[in-house]
Amino acid sequence: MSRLPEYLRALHALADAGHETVSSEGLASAVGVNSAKLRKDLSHLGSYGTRGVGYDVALLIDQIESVLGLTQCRAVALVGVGNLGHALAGYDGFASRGFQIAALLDADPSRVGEEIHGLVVRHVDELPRVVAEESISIGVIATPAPAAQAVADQLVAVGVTSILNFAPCVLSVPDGVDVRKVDLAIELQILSFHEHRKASLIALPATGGSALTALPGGLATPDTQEAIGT
Amino acid sequence: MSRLPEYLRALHALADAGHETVSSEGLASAVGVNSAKLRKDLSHLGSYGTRGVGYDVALLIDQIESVLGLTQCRAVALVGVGNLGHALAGYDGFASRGFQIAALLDADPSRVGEEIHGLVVRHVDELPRVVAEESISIGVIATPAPAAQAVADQLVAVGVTSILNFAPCVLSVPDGVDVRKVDLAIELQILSFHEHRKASLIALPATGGSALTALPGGLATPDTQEAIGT
DNA sequence: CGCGATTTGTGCACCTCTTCACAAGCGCCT
DNA sequence: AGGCGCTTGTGAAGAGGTGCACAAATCGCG
Ligand SMILES: NC(=O)c1ccc[n+]([C@@H]2O[C@H](COP(=O)([O-])OP(=O)(O)OC[C@H]3O[C@@H](n4cnc5c(N)ncnc54)[C@H](O)[C@@H]3O)[C@@H](O)[C@H]2O)c1
Ligand SMILES: NC(=O)c1ccc[n+]([C@@H]2O[C@H](COP(=O)([O-])OP(=O)(O)OC[C@H]3O[C@@H](n4cnc5c(N)ncnc54)[C@H](O)[C@@H]3O)[C@@H](O)[C@H]2O)c1
Repeated sequence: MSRLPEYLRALHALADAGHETVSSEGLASAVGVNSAKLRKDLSHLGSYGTRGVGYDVALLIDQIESVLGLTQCRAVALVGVGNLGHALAGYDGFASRGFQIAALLDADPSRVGEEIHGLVVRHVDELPRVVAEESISIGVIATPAPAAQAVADQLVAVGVTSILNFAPCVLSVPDGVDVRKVDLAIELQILSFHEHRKASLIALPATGGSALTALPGGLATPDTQEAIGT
Repeated sequence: MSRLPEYLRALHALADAGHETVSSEGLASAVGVNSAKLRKDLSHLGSYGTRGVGYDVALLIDQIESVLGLTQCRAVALVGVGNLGHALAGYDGFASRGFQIAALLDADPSRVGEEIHGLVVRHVDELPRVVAEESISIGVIATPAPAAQAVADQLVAVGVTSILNFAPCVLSVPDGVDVRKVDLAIELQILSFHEHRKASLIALPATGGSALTALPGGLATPDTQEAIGT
């Protein structure tokens, strides 16, 4: 499940706070999910809880990290060291969660050779050698959208089977390759939609607004952290 | 639906390419979804397609933008102008999709006054005035995690009801306030999970691996762009 | 040693979302 | 004008996720 990383983060926070065990209720409220859902999720990994007590925080962390394959530190290659790439290269939140940015690549010759946070930017044509040398397991694309598909093809060609894409476009990759995308404009548009809906509901409480704002069940937008009330 | 922004992006691309109409099949393949799903989504906005022909691209763009509340350009306030904040402030992909970064705010006095892409960084204490002056409708949090909750509270206090959070933590906000979060480490961990699973399946094709790697139905992780094969 | 309080693990019902399949509608060609 | 092919819109079936409610299990305490 895609919720495991969130549980993991909450568990680390609890461990730092000194807790040895957590109840499903406690962990669930920390993550913001239903406790039954959390128990069902955890039960899929095996029975690592103790009835009457709760879950051992340290043990659960180990188990989840084992499931997620975080027992080994994974090396990621970042392609496209522009505006966003610089920020990502300097982000310390990766290393602390089991990921190491092992290579920076760019196509712009004027950027190649630049040193960023201890890493030297290399040319994207060196991808085959870099992937082999650093045993890269994940590729991150932070190039402009028109270049993203070509970069993805290059990554796939050298054996990378997991890609995180920041460019606002859909990538087509062969079966067996996993792509996740992060599109900030989409996030903002979803917020805009809810904002628009809230405004309509206030403005037209009687009429109910247009067909668009009165969609069935209130238009569930998953992944949202907190649903809007009423 | 949270898919509308993706349709919108594909439609803009089609419009730029000179297409006047699209079939549900064509648009669906461009976005990477089932055509029946797309038709059902669009039918919820009303009947804007012509049988035997398809959908009018320009009309559909207008309709979706209207639903998403993008007819007006929305002003967003960015709080936390650090590593990530700088990248976001310089991102031109917001303006082109109906959003204008109208204010930059930070708590660090040494950052206040700095000019970034034509905007001057102001102190976070000026939030009430800034929100009123610029009629902010969305707040973006790019501060370290420990400060995120306080910033969220401040945003809510001055009437912001939509928040995009980049800090790796859960925010608690009152009902009626919408929070979406972007956590890159979670994205990487989900990729790591699939990577781990692929490796296990190759290494242990007979035994089927541990209970973790053999979860029912193959552990759906929604939001993924392309499922892994077999 | 037994009992009650507490918490996990799970069967079950519900509900949403997805996908198939097809009738209805539209335009084009003859 | 009529038929034919193509595409939309939608009913129905299927799948999957969610939450309730409760039995099973464990600990602490008398
Ligand atoms: N800046 C942001 O905050 C932000 C936010 C969300 C999404 N994005 C997206 O992330 C991507 C990058 O944004 P940015 O602001 O960093 O752009 P940018 O123009 O600043 O940087 C792009 C970099 O990619 C490099 N590049 C171009 N083609 C390449 C290729 N074929 N191979 C390797 N490198 C190549 C360029 O040399 C440049 O250094 C864009 O798709 C953008 O839409 C950016
Ligand atoms: N840098 C990245 O690529 C990246 C990627 C993913 C997530 N994030 C997350 O985004 C957040 C910011 O990351 P960063 O690398 O930009 O950190 P940073 O330390 O470079 O910047 C944080 C900024 O927030 C400001 N700030 C601190 N407290 C504040 C407050 N109470 N009010 C207003 N401003 C305040 C600081 O002055 C600083 O300028 C972090 O939570 C980080 O985990 C960053």
